[in-house]
Amino acid sequence: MPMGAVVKSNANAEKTEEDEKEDRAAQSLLNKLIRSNLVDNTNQVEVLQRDPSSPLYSVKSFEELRLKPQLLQGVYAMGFNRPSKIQENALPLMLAEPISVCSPGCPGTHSVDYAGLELRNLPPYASQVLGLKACSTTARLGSDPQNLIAQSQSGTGKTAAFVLAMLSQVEPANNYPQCLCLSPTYELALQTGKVIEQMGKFYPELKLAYAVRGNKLERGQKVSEQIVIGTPGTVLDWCSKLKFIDPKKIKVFVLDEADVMIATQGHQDQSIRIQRMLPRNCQMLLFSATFEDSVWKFAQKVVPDPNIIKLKREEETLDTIKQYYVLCNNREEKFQALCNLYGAITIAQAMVFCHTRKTASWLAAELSKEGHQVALLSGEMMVEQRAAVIERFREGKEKVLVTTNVCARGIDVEQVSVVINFDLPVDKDGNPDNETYLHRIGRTGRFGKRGLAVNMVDSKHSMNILNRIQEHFNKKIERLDTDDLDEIEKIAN
DNA sequence: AAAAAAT
Repeated sequence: MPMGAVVKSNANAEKTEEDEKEDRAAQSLLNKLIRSNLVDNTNQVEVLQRDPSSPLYSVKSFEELRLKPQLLQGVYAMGFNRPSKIQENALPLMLAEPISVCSPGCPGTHSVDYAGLELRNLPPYASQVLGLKACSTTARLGSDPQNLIAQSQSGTGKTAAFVLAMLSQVEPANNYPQCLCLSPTYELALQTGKVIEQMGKFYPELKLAYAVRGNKLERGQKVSEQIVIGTPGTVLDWCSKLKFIDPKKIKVFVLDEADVMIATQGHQDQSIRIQRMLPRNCQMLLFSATFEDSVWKFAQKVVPDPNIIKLKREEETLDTIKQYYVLCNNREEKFQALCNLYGAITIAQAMVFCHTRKTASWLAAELSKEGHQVALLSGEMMVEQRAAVIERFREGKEKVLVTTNVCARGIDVEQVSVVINFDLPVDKDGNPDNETYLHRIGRTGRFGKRGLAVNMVDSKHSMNILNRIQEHFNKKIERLDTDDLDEIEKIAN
């Protein structure tokens, strides 16, 4: 009998003409369905598959993913109605169920009843596309989970995408960590943790552990929570010398803001050491808004056989953010300009970025002296204090947050409509840091809302840096005169 | 330079 031949109720029957006709009908219906679901590549999404021969498809609804009911309930509870652009493409590639359908040579019966028509000899993905249960007797198509490297702008639903992937694989009945997510900062770990908790709240037994600084466990204790979110240092300790987590039991590993996590200057050592402890068949998911070329190459080296999804350039983000610069001669003038802007920016909420912790704390103190209420957040503060500050900012009790690059990435506060670069972002060599610039101003204009970015320039050198940033994004940054009240009126409107 | 850290 040829491979993938039709097997009806009597397994050894010859293939009749009628059977073949039915096969063709099934195949053509299926092709139609697959085509209608194909990714629109003319749009801004670029998908590179691990297995280019398998059909590429996207989902237009969460229902098509055949999530567990508790999980779908969580998705709805969060107010998500339909997948975002990145989710349309990423979810089918990541989720456990949709890819485990019959393989072509599978000896089982690949027939399903669909709209009164018995479809047989179905190719892989068939049951996913048709929204039906996979044949119970089928072999699985490839036993390893699909790895993914995904790049898309901030505010496009990356977090929800990987949270869904983790929750769809977790087995709440097993009381040990199965999913591990790394974040670059304490604040982001807390924020992402909240999403996990909300989306997973309909799994009664599901628990989440925070592997972050200050979270201490008894010696010899084991983490019983099924999902762990944390920062690299603590997670590494928990996995290695403290042995709170058995890394060999991790099924899904997520690197959020993956470009910083694997960049040489970033948390590379720790992230890679953790990754090496994971089992070979662990699913690896890398998410970030930006991937600089060298980082991108490195990512593809670390992740075996990845699917790759890229959302086209960042223009879209920058379109909704109006960018200005203010010309000053020194730090004091920048401070004055910021004071002039204070009234306008506090209509909603604002984030003010400084290059160092020292400048940040100086600036916060000076603003307070002037009678302007501001909050300060930087890495030198105690974690408890940091948690309290970000909470107050989230609740809107603080209108202005003076901070460092600790908040440059991922922090999502909806009311933030202004980002001020008190110091322009530069790397350790003093060159413009375009990635960080994009991430910083990406704190505003989230989910299609409009935003405003104001850059403070205080020297020829910083003007030069700003010009290079402007060139890089090929987007005009206009001059703003903060002594001119009409001008300020204009931006505040 | 910032962040991560039971160093």
